[in-house]
Amino acid sequence: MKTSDQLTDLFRERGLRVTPQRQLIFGLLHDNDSHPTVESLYERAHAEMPTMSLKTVYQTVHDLEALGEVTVLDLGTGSVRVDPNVEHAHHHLVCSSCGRVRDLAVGFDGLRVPGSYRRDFTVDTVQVIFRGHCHNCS
Amino acid sequence: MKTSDQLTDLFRERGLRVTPQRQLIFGLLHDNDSHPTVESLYERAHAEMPTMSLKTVYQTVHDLEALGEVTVLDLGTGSVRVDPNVEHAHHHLVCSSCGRVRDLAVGFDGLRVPGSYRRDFTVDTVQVIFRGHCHNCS
DNA sequence: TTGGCTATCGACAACGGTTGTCGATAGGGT
DNA sequence: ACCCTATCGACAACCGTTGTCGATAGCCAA
Repeated sequence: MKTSDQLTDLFRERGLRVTPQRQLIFGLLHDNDSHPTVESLYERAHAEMPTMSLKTVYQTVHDLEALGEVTVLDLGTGSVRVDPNVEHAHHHLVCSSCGRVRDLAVGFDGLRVPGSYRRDFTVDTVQVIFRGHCHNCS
Repeated sequence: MKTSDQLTDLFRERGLRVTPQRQLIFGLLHDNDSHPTVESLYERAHAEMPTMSLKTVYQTVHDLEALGEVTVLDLGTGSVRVDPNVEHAHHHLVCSSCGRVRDLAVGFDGLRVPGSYRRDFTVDTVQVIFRGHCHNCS
């Protein structure tokens, strides 16, 4: 993910305003591979900046998503998770017990739909989710 | 998916009671590859049996899931979808516009996590989701 | 068949994650 | 420095799903 400064420039280029709240969130997401929920981002941000509201976190995350700087994952764990890793193609390991998500930095070959399906479906993205149990939970 | 009669026997074997409501839901799910939401199942059931409640549909779907007779999919389309196809391994095409889900009756080879990950993660299931746009929406 | 235990029923309210509303504030181009 | 308007925080609404609870009815045993 880009640095806070790079995102600041990018936001301004797009006519979006950059506020201390947003810069704080940029910093929290930089080099963060914990796939935080919006709520957990909010908690960390609120600790540093007590005026931060949950709505602001959602809004900033959605803006980042619209710019393609993060991916928002709904992995069926109850709440959505923010994935700042958009540079490198990867998949996910999801623990069915604790909900923790881990990147799988491996690409898979052969993940194409047969021609018979391609006639009436255009594929944009492929997502591979390995569900199971992490070390702590098994 | 099993027939309504087979499910009736299975439920009774497990000490679950079989009511007209449940049998109606069994029938609605048999040979149904439309991946209905619980809400849409409820609408169809309610049309035939006006006393049917949404809670009963949820409950029956969860019972079927616990018996392994259906899979409940959360594909990030806002609500959960019921997949009665548990006999044949398959994956899914999901339309990002209308949310429709289609089975992809193809298995993929090589979907294994490297040994370095397997040390602290035990894989139960692998899910491949192709997101894109169906014929109607593109 | 009958009786009785209890799983299931329907109605209703609560829950949790997310989004809409709105007046006030403050960013940043001019 | 000014003004326009994007963004802010507070609050309530939204929607899919689940909990509660008294009433009903399925199933087993007699």
